[in-house]
Amino acid sequence: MSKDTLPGLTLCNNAALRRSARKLGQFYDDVMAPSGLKATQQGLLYQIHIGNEPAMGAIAASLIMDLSALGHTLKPLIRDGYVETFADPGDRRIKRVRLTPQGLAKLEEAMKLWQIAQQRFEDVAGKEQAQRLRAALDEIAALDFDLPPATP
Amino acid sequence: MSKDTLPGLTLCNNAALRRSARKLGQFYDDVMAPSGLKATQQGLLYQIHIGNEPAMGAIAASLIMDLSALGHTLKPLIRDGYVETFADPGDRRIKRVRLTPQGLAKLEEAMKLWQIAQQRFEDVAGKEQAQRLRAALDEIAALDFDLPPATP
DNA sequence: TTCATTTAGTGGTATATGCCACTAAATATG
DNA sequence: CATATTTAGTGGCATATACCACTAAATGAA
Repeated sequence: MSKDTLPGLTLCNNAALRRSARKLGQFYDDVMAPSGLKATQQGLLYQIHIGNEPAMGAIAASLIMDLSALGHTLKPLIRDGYVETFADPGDRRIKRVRLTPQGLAKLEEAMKLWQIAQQRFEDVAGKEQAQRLRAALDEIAALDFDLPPATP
Repeated sequence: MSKDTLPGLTLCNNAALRRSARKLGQFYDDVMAPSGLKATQQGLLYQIHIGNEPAMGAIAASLIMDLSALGHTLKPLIRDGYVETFADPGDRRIKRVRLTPQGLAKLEEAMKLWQIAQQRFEDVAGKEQAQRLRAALDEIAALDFDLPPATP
C-alpha cells in the first residue's frame, strides 16, 4: 500500500466518531463552562437524576461505560458535594448513587446552558439532521459485535 | 421540570456521541489489542504517515484536537520509538513529526487489525449505514458554531 | 454448612484530552 | 533597529476512560 493510495482517515468509523466527539465536546463544554461542569459531568448528573437512586452498575451499563471509569468520574462530583452514594440495604455489594440538593441545583443550572448548546447545535446542523444523527448513534450503541459462537 | 417528564439522555447530541464513541472505541481497541496499540494511537500513526512530516499544529488541526493534547498523546509513541520529532529548519518554532522504521512496521501490523475491526463493523452495521454515519460525523466536524459577530 | 463461583466495586496504572500559563521564535510596527 | 504582537509548542493540572488485580458480598453446589 503506497502512501499515495492510502484511504483518508475519514474512512475509519472509529476515528471519525472520535473526531466529531472532540469537536462537539469542545463546543458543549464551552457553553457549559459558566456552570463549572463539563458536558460529561452534566450528562452524568442527569443520568443519576432520572434514575431511581441507580446502582453504579446500572449507570455504567446505561452509559456504556466501564464500571471503574464511572467510579473515577464520580469522584470529583462527590468531592464537590453534588453526588452521594450509599450501600443498597438489601445487597451490600451494590452502591447506589443520588444527587445532593446542591447537585440538583447545579444540574438545573447546567441544564439551562445545555439547552443553549443543544439549540445552537440543532440550529447549525439542522433539526432533521440532528435527529438522524442521534438515531444512527443509538444504533451503533446497540450493535452487537460478538462473533457468532461456533455451534459445537 | 418533573422527573417524569424529563427527556431521555439520548436527546443530547453530545452524550449520544460520546456513548457511541465509548462503544465503538472499546470494540476497535479490543480488536487492535494484539498490536499493543490503541485505536487512537493507530489513527495518530496513520495521520502522521499520510502527512508529509506534518507539523504538530497541522496534525492537531486535522484531528480537531487540542495542540497540547496532541503533545501528550504523542509521548508514549515517542517513548516506544514509533515516532520522532524534529524542528523545521525554516521556522524553528515548528516541530515536525515522522514515523520511525519501527513505527511504520507497527502501523502496518496495526492496519491489518484495523481492517478486521472496520470490516466487522461494516458487516454488523451495514455498509450503507456506515457510510452515512461517517458522512454525518464529518459534517459535524465541519460545522461552525460561532455566533455571527454583531456587525458594528 | 462449607467451599467454589459469580457479582459489584475499588485502586492502581496508563492513555486521551482539554485549558491555562509560560517560553521561544517569527513577524509586524514605529 | 527595538519593541509589541502573533504563532507554535511545552508543562502542569484536571477530567475522561479503559484494563487489571483485588476484595467483599451474595449465590450455588456438594
